[in-house]
This record gives sequence, C-alpha cells and structure tokens, in this order.
Amino acid sequence: MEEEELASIPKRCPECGSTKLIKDYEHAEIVCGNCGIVIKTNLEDRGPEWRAFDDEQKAKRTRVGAPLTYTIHDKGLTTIIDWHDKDVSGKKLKPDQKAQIYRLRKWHRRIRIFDAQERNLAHALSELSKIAEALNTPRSVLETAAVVYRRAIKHGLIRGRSIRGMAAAAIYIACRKCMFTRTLDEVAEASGLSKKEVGRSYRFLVKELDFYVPPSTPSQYASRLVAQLAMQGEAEKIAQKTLVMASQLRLTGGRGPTGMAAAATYIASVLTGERKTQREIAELARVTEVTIRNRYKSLIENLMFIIYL
DNA sequence: AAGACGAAAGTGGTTGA
DNA sequence: TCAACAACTTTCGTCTT
Repeated sequence: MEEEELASIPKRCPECGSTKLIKDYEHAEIVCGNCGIVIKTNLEDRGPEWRAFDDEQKAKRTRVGAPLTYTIHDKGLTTIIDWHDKDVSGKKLKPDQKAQIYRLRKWHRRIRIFDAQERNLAHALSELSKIAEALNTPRSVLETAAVVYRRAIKHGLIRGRSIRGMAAAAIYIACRKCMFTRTLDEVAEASGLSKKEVGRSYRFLVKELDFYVPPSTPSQYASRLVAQLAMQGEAEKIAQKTLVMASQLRLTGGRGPTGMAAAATYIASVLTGERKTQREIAELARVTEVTIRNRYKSLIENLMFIIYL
C-alpha cells in the first residue's frame, strides 16, 4: 500500500523544482517543503475508504463530509484538577497518588494548550472555506491556503492578529501560488475585510514565512476580463498580444497589472468591433476609467510607433 | 444623451532620512 | 516619525458619436 502510493508521487516540485517534498498524511497531501504549494491531494484516494478511519485526524479532514464539521470540535467540557491534594472525602493523598495527580495536571495543562491551538485552527478552517467559497476557488486553493495557515500557526504568527485577516491573507497567497486569478479587492470583499487589512496581513505572512509568491501578470487578468465580458477568442488573442508588446516596450513596469489588462482588453474590444465601454471594463477590472485611459493612451502611442517601423 | 477625454486635486501606502 | 513620492482615484468640464 505504502509503496504503491510512493510510486505515484512526483520526485520534484513542479513549481520550484525542489526535491524537498513533505508527505503530510494528516491532511492527505504532498506539499513542497520549499514553496509550500500543494502538489497532490487526497492521497488516500488510492486506498479503500476505511483507511481514513484508522487516523482520527484524517477522518476529520478532507475526505469525510464538509470541513465545517470541524467546528463541532468544541468539546467544551474542560475540567480542572484542583490544587488541593485531597481526595473526594477530604483525606490527604498518599505520596504516590500525589505524584500521579501532579502528572495528570501537567498533561491536562498541555492538552488544554493544544486545544486552544486546535480551536484556532478549527475557526480558521471554517473562515478559509467560507472565503474560498465566496471566491469560487478550486479545491487546491483551499488546500494550499490551509497549509499556509498551518504554517503561520506553527511560527506563532497568528497570536494577537485577527483570524479572519490571516485566513484572507492565506487565501490570497494560495490564489497566487495556484495561479488562480483573484484580486486583493475580491479577496477582501469575500472576507468582509478592508483591502488595507488583507493587504497588510498578506505582506506580513509573505515576509515572515519567506514565501516566494509569483507576481500576478496583466495577462492573467486580461484572460479573465475577456471571459467575463463574454468576448470572442479573437479578442483574447489581441489583448494578449498587446500585453506582450507592452511588456517588451517596458510599458508595464511599475504599473498595476489590472489597469494594464483593462486597457489591453479595451483595445481588443475596439479592434474586434465588439465594443465595450470603458466604464464596463473598469468596473470588472476594479480600476477607474481614467486609469484605463492613461494606460490605453501610452499603449496606443507606443504601439502606433511600432506599426510604422 | 451617453461615452470618451484629460486636467487637477486628492488618497493611501511605501520609502528613506 | 515625517515628508517626499509614485500610482491610482475622484471630480468635473469639454468634446465626440
């Protein structure tokens, strides 16, 4: 069984080429130890379903029901072993009993700490799936986000910060890592937080966890815009071509990718004849018409120049 | 009348002393 | 901590279709 699984596992991370792959049976995933991307999920798919039950952790996660059930985690019935070394009838305990009670207390304390972390994680996981759902992300994004969040916990980065903010940041990071195009705006909206806060948490996590986050490109946004506007494939081609030329002309540097994408899409809409208003595109791209105009202007100026060469 | 254009002032975040 | 700064937005008047 183990061997069978191992045989199907890639040796290197397709993302960064690292060979440091971590098999995470708890979450039934293989994760790249270098960049944190989820390479393979649902490991136990290969085995019979009952395997999930031999490990409580596994049963809680992915395979069985919605992750939300994780929230019912609250066993809530914590008790405390008090410090009087007396038994029920009030008699003093014998030394060996005392020692036993001491050990019990110690473990009880430890378990309670563990509980607090688990509780945080449970809460976070429910936030994560809520946000992911609002964004219509594929499963892999949620999985990656969970890994990111877990790592944040491990590094003690959550304490003193809002769970939701961190969850939103984890989702945003996951989107970028999985090349799933969503703007910071959209993540903020989906999480009910301000763009500012999500952005701050995002930068914080990236910095503290030393993540490499692939920069988002105008081309990604353009594809999405064209699709959202229900334009023809031809329009997409033109938009992409425009962006390639723009980047070759060093027009994209320092500019917001969404603005560039919006401008390229606008140009495509004009060129293909299925004209869209600037307002329409601006709204979807989450930039203003003015920004589109500015990008569009520099684009036109420079591309005209090329045509005459 | 709607859309496109552009000038000018404003905004929020980063950077560097 | 504060001011300079770049990118982007807001606002508004004018031009074009």
